[in-house]
Amino acid sequence: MYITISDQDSEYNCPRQLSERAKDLPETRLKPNAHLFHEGDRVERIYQVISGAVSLTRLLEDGRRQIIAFGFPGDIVGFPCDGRHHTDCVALNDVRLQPYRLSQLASGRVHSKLGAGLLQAALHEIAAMQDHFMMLGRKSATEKVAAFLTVLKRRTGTPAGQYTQISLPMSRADIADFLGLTTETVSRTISQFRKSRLIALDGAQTVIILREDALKALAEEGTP
Amino acid sequence: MYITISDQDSEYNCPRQLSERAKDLPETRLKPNAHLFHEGDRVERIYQVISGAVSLTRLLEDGRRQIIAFGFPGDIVGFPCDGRHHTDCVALNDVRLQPYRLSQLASGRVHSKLGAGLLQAALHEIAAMQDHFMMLGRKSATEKVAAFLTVLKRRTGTPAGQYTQISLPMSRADIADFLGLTTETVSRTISQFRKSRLIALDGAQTVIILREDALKALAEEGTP
DNA sequence: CGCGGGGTTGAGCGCCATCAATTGGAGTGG
DNA sequence: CCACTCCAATTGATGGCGCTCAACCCCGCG
Repeated sequence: MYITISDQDSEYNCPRQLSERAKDLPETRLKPNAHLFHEGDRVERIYQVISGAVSLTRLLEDGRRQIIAFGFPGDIVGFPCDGRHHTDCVALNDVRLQPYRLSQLASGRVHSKLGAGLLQAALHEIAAMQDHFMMLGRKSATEKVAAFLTVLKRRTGTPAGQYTQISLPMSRADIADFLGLTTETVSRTISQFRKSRLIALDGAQTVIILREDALKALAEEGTP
Repeated sequence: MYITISDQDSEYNCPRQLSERAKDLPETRLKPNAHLFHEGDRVERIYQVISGAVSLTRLLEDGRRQIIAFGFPGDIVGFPCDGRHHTDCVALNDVRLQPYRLSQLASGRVHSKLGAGLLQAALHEIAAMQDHFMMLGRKSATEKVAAFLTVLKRRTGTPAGQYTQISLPMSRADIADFLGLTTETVSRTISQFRKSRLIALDGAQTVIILREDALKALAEEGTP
C-alpha cells in the first residue's frame, strides 16, 4: 500500500488474484513479527496478501529505516529483481498469503497467464509508487498523516455506527518510517487531529474517522 | 534514473534494447522543453532513451512539483497504468528515443518477447524506485546531493584529464524537485562541495568530480 | 548596453527532529 | 485482583536543518 491521492473515486482495482491456474500452492500463514523473506533472499515465489498486513522495509547501516510499503489484503509483495528480494518483509499481525510460483518466469519466456498478471501488477505498483514520491518529497507532516489515514480508511475501513473505524496494525514507529517522519511527530499529529475532533481514538491502534472531508482537505492542502 | 546506493560495483545492467524484433518504429527526436507525453495521455508506446535526457514530473494543484525520475540513455520511460500515462515527460535537451509499440500488450496476452523485456524492465524500475524512497524519506540535503552527483557520474560521467566530468542538463529547480529540496538548498550544498574541493564547476551545468571517495562517503553517512 | 532569467548568497524563521520525562496499557506473577 | 514491569505512546522543551524571503550576481541575448 502506498499513499495515492488520485484514487478517491476510482476504487483501486487490484487483481483479485494473479491467476486462478497458478494457484497450486497452499496459503502461507505468518505470526506477528515473523519474516516472510529478507533482503537478498532468492525469489522463488511472490505473494498476494489475503488477510492481515505486512511491512516491506529497507535498512541503512546506521540504523535508519524506510518502510517501502505496507501490504494489505489484495496487495502483491515480493516483486523480484534479478532473482533477489530487495526488501525485508515482516508480518505485522496474523497474516495469510497466497503464494505463486515464479519458476515459469525464470525462463526468459513469460508463461502467458501468470506473466500477464504479474506485468499488470508491476505496472500498477510503479504508478502507485510514483504517487508516493510526491508524498515523501513534497508534503508536510500534517498532509502525510492525513493522507495516510484517508488511504487506510479506504483500504481497511469498517463501519462503526455512523462513522468508519480503522485499526492500525503497525506501530507509530512504522508509520513514521513509512512517511519519512519520527514517531514523535506522528504521535503529535494524530493527537492534533483528535483535539480538532477530526478523529477519535479507541486505544492507540484504533482510529475512528469523524470528519473524513476535513481529513481529505488536510491531506491535499496542509493548512487551509 | 533514480538514486540507488547499492550499485557501486554491479554496473546497472539496463537492457540494451527491449526487443530487437519490435524495433520497427523510427526513433523519436525532441527539442529542449518539448513534451513527449502528458499525464493522462493514452499510452500507445513506451520509449527507451538513446541520447539526451528527459524528466518525468508530477504536479500538485498548488504548484508543488515532484520529479519522479530523470530518463538518461538506456532508461525506459512511459510505463503505462490502465492504459494511461501517470506523469508528464519533458525533454531537458536534444533527445533521441526508440519507441516500442504497446499494441501487442493491449490484448490480455503478452506477446512473449516484448512482454518479457517489458516485465524485466518494470521489475528493475520497481527495485530502483524502492532505493529512491530511502533517499526521499530519510536522507539529509548533503546526502541527497552527494548521492545525486555520484549516480550521475556513474551514468553520464566523461573523462576530463585525471578527473571525471558530468554535465547537468537540468536546472537547479529540477534537481530540487527530484530530491525533495529547494533550489536554494541545492545551490548551497553544491557550493559547499566546491568550497571543500570535492568538486569543481565549469559554469553552472558542468561539474568536475575531484574526490569521488569523499562524495560517496557523504552520500552514505551525511556528516562523518 | 540594458534586460531577463537562472544561479548564488545572506538573514531570519518555522517545522520537525532531538532529547527527555511522563503516561498508559498489556502482560506477568504474586 | 492488584502490584509490578516493560515498552509503546504521548507530551514537553529546545535546537537545527532546510525553507522563505530577498538581494545580488552572472551571463546570454536582443
